[in-house]
Amino acid sequence: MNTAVSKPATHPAKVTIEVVAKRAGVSKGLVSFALNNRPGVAPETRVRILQVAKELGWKPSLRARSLSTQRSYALGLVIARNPDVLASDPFFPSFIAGVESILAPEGRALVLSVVPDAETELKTYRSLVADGRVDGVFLSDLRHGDPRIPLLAELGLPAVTLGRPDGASPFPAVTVDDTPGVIASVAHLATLGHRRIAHVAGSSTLLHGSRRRAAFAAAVREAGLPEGQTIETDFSVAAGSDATRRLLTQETPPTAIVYANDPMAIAGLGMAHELGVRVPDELSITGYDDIDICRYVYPPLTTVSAAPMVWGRAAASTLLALMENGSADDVDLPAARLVIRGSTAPPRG
Amino acid sequence: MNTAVSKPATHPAKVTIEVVAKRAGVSKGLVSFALNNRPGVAPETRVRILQVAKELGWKPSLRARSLSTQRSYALGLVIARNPDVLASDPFFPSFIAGVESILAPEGRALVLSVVPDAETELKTYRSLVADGRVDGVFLSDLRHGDPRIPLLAELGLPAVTLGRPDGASPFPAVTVDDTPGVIASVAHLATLGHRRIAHVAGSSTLLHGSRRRAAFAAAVREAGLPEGQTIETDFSVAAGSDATRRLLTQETPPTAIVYANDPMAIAGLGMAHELGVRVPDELSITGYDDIDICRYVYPPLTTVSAAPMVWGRAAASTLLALMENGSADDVDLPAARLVIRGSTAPPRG
DNA sequence: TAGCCTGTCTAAACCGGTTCAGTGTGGACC
DNA sequence: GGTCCACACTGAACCGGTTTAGACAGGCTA
Repeated sequence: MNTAVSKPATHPAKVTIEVVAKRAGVSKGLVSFALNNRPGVAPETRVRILQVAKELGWKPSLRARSLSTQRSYALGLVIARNPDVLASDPFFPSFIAGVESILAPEGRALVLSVVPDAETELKTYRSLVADGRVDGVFLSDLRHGDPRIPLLAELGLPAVTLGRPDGASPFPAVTVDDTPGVIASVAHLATLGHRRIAHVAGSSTLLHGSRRRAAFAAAVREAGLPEGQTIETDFSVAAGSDATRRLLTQETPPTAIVYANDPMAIAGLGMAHELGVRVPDELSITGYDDIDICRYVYPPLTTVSAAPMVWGRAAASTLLALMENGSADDVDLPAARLVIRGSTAPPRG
Repeated sequence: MNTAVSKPATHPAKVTIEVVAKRAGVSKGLVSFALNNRPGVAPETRVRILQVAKELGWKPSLRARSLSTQRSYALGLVIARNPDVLASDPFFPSFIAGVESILAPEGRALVLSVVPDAETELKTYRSLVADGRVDGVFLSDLRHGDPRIPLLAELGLPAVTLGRPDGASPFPAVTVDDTPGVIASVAHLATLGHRRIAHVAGSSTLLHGSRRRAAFAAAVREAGLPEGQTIETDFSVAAGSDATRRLLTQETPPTAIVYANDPMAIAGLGMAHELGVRVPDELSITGYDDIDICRYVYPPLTTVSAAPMVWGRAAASTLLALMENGSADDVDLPAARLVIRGSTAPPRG
């Protein structure tokens, strides 16, 4: 008996490179060549193959291609943060939106990992590589002597650092210099007449945390002011609030506070209100990031505007270029700049 | 600086299933069986194979496995939002942290896409499926008659909806009911003595936007109050601020405003300050989400606490169960509950 | 006319797993 | 002692691409 098995009519038989080749009357290999714009295919044959491929609606299987090329066509981002801090930080959503705007048209995907601590973070990089999930990664939140750099170098995984690391690095850096913004904040306050300016800093294990802190100290010296009081935090709003209370309940409190990020500045604003300290009359406040909400608190926040989406785009482009060419140049984006709003004013007589 | 990636100097000969098989003196197939806990392997053989695999440090290649099993061992999340709104919304970072806490131990990855509009969103789902990037997806920000549901059903991609969709859906829903929180907000305000309560709603094209709005209307009726004024927004802080101005500059402004999310409520707080309307003395305010910063603005915000991390965990578990068993039950998480803080008080006599 | 490229194309190996038909062995049963 | 079966295991096909060695035709040179 001849068994005529009827296919389940629903699925129109998967189109593979084999099918395209047969239909175009050539071999698999040639279809592959034509698709990848490789030399050695007669022009009219190439056209015919691509025409057939189009007719059949063939898209090469990413999985099969991955296996033979040993690449995944995806990039990775690992974020090691306390979920609370992460949630109030608007940097990553914007950064990711920027990254996506570059990756999507290239047919690449972004693999995201959010991990609780630095140890898990290293493990995550290891397994991303071991599983071949990604062809390259973004390195954010650089730390002093960042262990991720040697690790990735050892693993041979292309990477781009967000900002310049403090040690040697084989990877291109895409940088938004945050120093000028902090310096401008202090200069702005000094010009207004403030002499006791304090700083609520981020974590000094993070490079940008300590860099902003150093910039603050330098700017205060530069302005010929007495050394500014600095309190280190973990970037969380809770810590920002606490630090503000400590600063304002001293005998001679500062007349201005420079915060290392906007959420802490907003929390500081709240604490000032609570303590009956009027902003900006009795206390001037500056933030960092220029998140959307800064414009709408009262008084609107003077802050430093970075451009995380642009940063994301530049980082993605650089990483793709690195993977394509084996090398890529560092990119220096326009420095973050001060945006003056209502939360800063001359100190009260 | 121009940086090139240097490959790791030592290539310790890649360990494949072939190598393990040879070393253990069995065939590839048997190694595969042993690894996947399939029956038909003698107990001591299984032990020996696993032992050898461990010695050699063999990890099966995800890529090869993907090709033969036609699965990617990754899940997808597509977020269609204006980057500004996304940045100020703390939901996703927390949600993702929750999702990751389930996926990571399972060796699954999360593929994230951030797209600008609903049209691109559908295309993105199509290409995630076409490329076989993911085995399942999370559906957030449900809309009325959401086109993603039939699309994904047609594509045969497993999915989990965050909340119950309004139409028929073949997918399990993981829900945090937001209605009780809104009702509790209104009831709380009514109990305090407010009679003119307004609502700054989110986009009514989003299911949760219109559901919160309906809950608000119902609660106002329930409390025997005159119909509350409602202004629809796009969830952005700018819109929240504008809406607040419109409400407060009327002849008889409301004495309380219920906001559909926290960022808008905080912007509303700012606007009230700007207009010289004291909170909570002259105006009570409630938010929704209980983001970290609520506690630290002044006055601290009365809001509704959802638990996005828990939600993420539940959604991830459900999606994995769905993929494993072919079906999964709906999950109803504890309803979001009202957290009373300083931004609500009896209306000024 | 032979010899040698050059350009086009094919066949087959390869990536590294999974899966399935089938082989061989030993014990239970009759 | 022969039959049957369960179990353990092998070999090869398969997933769907990429890549390489080599076949073949035609034009050019010597």
